[in-house]
Amino acid sequence: MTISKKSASVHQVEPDDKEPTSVAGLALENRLGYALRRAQLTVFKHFNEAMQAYEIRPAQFSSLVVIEGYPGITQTNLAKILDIDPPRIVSLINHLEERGLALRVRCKRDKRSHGIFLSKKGEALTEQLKALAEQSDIQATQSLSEIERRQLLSLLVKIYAPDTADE
Amino acid sequence: MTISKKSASVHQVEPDDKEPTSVAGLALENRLGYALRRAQLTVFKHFNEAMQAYEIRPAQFSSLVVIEGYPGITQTNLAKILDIDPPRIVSLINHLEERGLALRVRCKRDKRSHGIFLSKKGEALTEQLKALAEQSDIQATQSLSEIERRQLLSLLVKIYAPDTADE
DNA sequence: CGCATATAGTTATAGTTGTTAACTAGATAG
DNA sequence: CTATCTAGTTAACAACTATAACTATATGCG
Repeated sequence: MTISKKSASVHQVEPDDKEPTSVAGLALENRLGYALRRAQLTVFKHFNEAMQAYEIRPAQFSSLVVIEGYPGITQTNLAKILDIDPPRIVSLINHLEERGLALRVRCKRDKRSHGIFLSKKGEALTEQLKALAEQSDIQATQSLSEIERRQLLSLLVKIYAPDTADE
Repeated sequence: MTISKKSASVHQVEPDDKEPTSVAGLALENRLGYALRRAQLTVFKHFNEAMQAYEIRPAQFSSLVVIEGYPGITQTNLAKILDIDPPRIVSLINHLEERGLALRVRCKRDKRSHGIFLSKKGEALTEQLKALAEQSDIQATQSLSEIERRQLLSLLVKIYAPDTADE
């Protein structure tokens, strides 16, 4: 294997002279996937700190909000909406049920499926968490104006759900 | 545990009547963290498909690009730039080294550290992959105009690297 | 009816990733 | 020369992802 002299001359020849600390100037800076991942990690870090006291993880929060909006939703539909695999839903709902936040109700018409509902406790918590999550979003994006934040949101929706993005 | 009648009346009382398929209208639709994650998954899916033939994962691609830009960079600095933990870097570089794409060179001044360089083969591949990644970005964001794509990128950089975002 | 097929939920399993602690070799400060 | 620090590594473990297979129920059709 031969070391490339060409690339070696781009910035430095001896190892570790410049102590680079960012991807500024690299091709990576223009990659959407990279930027999305880094931004997501940043926002999630804030979110997790905010939710730490409640021991709620991102997927659990999403589930609570969807169940709140569609009480009685089946696990299959919840999986479809959140785009996660059915097996993940099982342990997710188990956990919420163990904590007394949600419960399964066997559906009379189709005894294979369960409707999922929030308990009073789950509903109260969800209300609290939604407010917390909004604050967390704002804290994580201090460098953005409210307008930019809305712009960003609308661009992201266009990517992951181009059909439902408002036209 | 009591089922909340209030939330149960928001959309439906019986399980699974409406077969909801999106988060439209829910609080989730306005959560940046959720939107970022979903958008990231969408873009990564395209990326992984594009890279499948080369068996390159996102973190490997990022590493290749950074090493190309900073030949001789130490593993510690690579870890800092990409914000991943040092132990992850080890297996990452091991893999690149096994495939003959990169190599460690023991630094003479500090024999603890290694400078990492691309091989000719690694450099050639990186050039190819950068072009592929750009195409993949565009494919994954068909619903965005070129201007929107640039807007998005700039907003994301402001979030994960507010210091380096152009002022 | 009775058979074949499909679906909801679950369980088990394995591969991947992320995190932490601890170890080794070499560097550095007093 | 000793104590402390740092780069890299290894190992252990939790978390997440993806897949396959199983159970119970439902549905379509001859």
